[in-house]
Amino acid sequence: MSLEQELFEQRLARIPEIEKLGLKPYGHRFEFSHTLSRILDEYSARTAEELSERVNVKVCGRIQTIRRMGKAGFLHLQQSTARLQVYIKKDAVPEADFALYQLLDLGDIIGVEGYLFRTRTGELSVHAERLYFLSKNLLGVPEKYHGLEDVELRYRQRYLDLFANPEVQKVFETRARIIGSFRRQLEARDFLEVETPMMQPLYGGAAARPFVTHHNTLDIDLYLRIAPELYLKRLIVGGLERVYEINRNFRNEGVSTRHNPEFTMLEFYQAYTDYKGLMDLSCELLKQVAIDATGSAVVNYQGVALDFGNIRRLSIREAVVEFWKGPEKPTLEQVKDPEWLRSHSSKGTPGEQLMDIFERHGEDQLVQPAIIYEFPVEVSPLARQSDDDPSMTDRFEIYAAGMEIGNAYTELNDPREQRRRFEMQLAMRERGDAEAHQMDEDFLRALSYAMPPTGGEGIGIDRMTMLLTDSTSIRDVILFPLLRPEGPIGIGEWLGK
RNA sequence: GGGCCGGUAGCUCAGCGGUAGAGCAUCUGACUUUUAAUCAGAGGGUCGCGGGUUCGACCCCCGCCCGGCUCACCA
Repeated sequence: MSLEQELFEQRLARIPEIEKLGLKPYGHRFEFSHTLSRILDEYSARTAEELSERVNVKVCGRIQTIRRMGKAGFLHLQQSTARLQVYIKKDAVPEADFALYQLLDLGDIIGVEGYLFRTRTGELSVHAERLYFLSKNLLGVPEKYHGLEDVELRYRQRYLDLFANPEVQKVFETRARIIGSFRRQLEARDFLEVETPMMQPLYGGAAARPFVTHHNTLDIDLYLRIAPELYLKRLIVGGLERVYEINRNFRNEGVSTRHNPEFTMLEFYQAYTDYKGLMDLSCELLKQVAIDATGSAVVNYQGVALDFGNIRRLSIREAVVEFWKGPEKPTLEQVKDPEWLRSHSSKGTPGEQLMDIFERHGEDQLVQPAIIYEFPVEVSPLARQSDDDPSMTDRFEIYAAGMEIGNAYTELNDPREQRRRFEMQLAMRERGDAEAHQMDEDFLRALSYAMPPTGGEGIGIDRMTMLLTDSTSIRDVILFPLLRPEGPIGIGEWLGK
């Protein structure tokens, strides 16, 4: 028998012991008077004398540590990220409660009723007068000093990660604040939150390979969406002039520290503005999100201070010139010259060549938050062409810490040009580009009813969360990142005995 | 998918071609203000899986599984 199973059975055997004390090992309501964090907030500053006026509390949580010393002892209760010490003395609690105390295991969930005091060493604690048993832990818990460090276990058993490493909870609290901040800011600007299909008969709105699924009754294949864009623009046609959606996209592509197959995007569309208007809006949104998430517009990321209150704007071509790696720094004129582009990239068209060069020479050096604008038309099938250069579009991306975190453009609303772009994409698909855009005739029909001039933008919530929580892997900001299945676990058999 | 690194007790980690180790956790005992509690004792391992080399493999070789980093693709 493995040690783990031995431990499991030892603990299972405590259940009848607990029942002998007249207690239920699982499941009933517990009316607490304070959360642990409220006690810490309100009483951490109180001295022992100030606590001599009795403060009654009834609290609950998971047992994080136990120190037994014969006829008395201590334990730490943990609730969310807060922890509070409890002192149990044989004379101060009913006999059955002290018997219960002697049966407790690390990880059990209990309630404690008593009063606050400070121990001889000065730690704020609850002097227990009653104990309540709330739920039994049957498994060994990670070591108290190091916590759970095995990355695989942390992702597979996130529940364990969350209570063994309470700072992980903070990451997800920050993530929720980030989403809340975007919502509040957009609502304040009269944007309407909407939900559009995640299962789509045609996929579009981005360059990516999709997941395919099947509806049995209709007997049709459906795609998990790669972006909500085409549906959100249909809503603009319909007169919902400011809409946004925060939800999952699914892309059937590689997994890395920056990519999870499902990830969360904010997309918003505003009629009667353009990409320049969105640049201003983006700067306002990002600055406030940083403040709401971290308390400051200047955020520490991997030892670098990223300033979301001061976002630079430069064109792709300017970025290539500025961040050129190598001796022969090009001029702006050269970067516009097709000859020069061809001699520095093996890609097919000038636009693709420029993007290729930018990705090699600019992207990873955009550490401070920056807006990079003017993207080639070939890589922007849904964006409006620039008036002064039809090979470029009115589009920008937002970069920080070398990562793309946002993408925005003046929406293409000319249905004839949109049709031409779809044809272009189909030709690319013919040439073997599996990520090229599909033709969407219903979308063309919607545009044919006239879509107002519109600016649209997408912001990657996971990547924003990485930046604002100082996380280097997207898996650290997704509660349950995709992993291969782990195989048989075997606990069902133990529980069945 | 390629390259590099890793998988040893429940957790965190040593180890090494010659009898599998430590700390925490667990169990027994002592202890009525401890705090990485302390003290005395005990139990606990398919060394990721499968082959091979060898008198002998946790260790060397091959294949596979799982994970991390990285490159490619992408956001």
